[in-house]
Amino acid sequence: MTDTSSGSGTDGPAQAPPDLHDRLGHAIKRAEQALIGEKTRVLRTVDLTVPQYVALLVLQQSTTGLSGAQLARACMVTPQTMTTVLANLEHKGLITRETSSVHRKVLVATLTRSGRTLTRKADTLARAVEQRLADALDTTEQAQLRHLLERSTAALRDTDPTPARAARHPEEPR
Amino acid sequence: MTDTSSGSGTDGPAQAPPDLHDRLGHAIKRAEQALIGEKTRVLRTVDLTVPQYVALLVLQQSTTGLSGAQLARACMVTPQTMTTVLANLEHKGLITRETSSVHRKVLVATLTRSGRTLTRKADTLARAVEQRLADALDTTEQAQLRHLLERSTAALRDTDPTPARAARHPEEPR
DNA sequence: GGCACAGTGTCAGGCCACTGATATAACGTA
DNA sequence: TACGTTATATCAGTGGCCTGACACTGTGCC
Repeated sequence: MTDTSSGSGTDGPAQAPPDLHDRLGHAIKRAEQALIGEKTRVLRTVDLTVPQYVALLVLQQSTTGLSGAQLARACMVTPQTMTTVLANLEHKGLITRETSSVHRKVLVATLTRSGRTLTRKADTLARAVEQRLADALDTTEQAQLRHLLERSTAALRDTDPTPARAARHPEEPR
Repeated sequence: MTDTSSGSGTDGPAQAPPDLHDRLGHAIKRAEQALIGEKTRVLRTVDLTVPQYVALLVLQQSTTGLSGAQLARACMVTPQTMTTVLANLEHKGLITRETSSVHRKVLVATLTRSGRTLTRKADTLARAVEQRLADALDTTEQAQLRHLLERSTAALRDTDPTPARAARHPEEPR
């Protein structure tokens, strides 16, 4: 598979994979896919999906508990998506949700005892994957990669013709 | 709330939780998310999803048409996923599927006339997004980024304890 | 008081992606 | 011929993610 050494020696865009493998975005996609694939694989041993793990991790780093909307912003997904993730976590007994004392509409999620334990175990597994990535590059290269990725992200976001992005990620109520 | 009062003088985004934004994998994830988000946005103007566009693009680059399994491998998804994508494309009249002359079980997908037209239009839009990414980096940086990403991808894949990956992506029959 | 507005939570519908299981077609070999 | 293997296609189920729509709470403004 991936017959990258397609015939002619010129490194230019020959014609075998004319347009797909030479696009920079494709390299990003493959790296992300490899990363999420590995995390999915190791997290399956503790019966967690990646989004579930991320939500638990954010919750663990909060002392007071978080609302669904706050979690959605932290995990960079829509509130509707977070609703389903939280429903699955609650069904497993890893979190509880109680109405806020200041906001009768708001449901504050907090980790249960077993949720806290499982989160620590899952984080160990996920960190190991992240470590494999870090081990492949020295510190200079890591900084370089991070810098290039951040500039790429900014380039894709900044040419935003519609200022509607604020609506999708409203700021904290404060 | 986000005021973690992290008084440390680091100029980084102070509101970041201690363990999430400093992971290298998170930078990859955000770049991929920005990329796919932009592509999704521009492709919506031609009523296509990103996976649909990718399948069409691969099909366009093939002269003879491709089977569902071949498309699945090229797009790096499972055959089951490709089945649903192809069903949606066929329903829109962008492709046709006919039983292969050499393999009565195989359904060969080919672009229709309108499918070919729409693919060209969609590719123009998608290329523009990719171009914004390329414009943000000079050629040296592009090569650097690609190289670092490829090494990252390899690092995540190579420590594969089970040689079962071959089963998920069997080689071409040829 | 009445009313718009922002923030929150949820349902409905649709697409994508995976695992697991089933059915069929062609090819190999005994 | 019978059998197993390989490759294919598809169904069923789960989960995540999105858009669109709706309902409710709280605040501020008139």
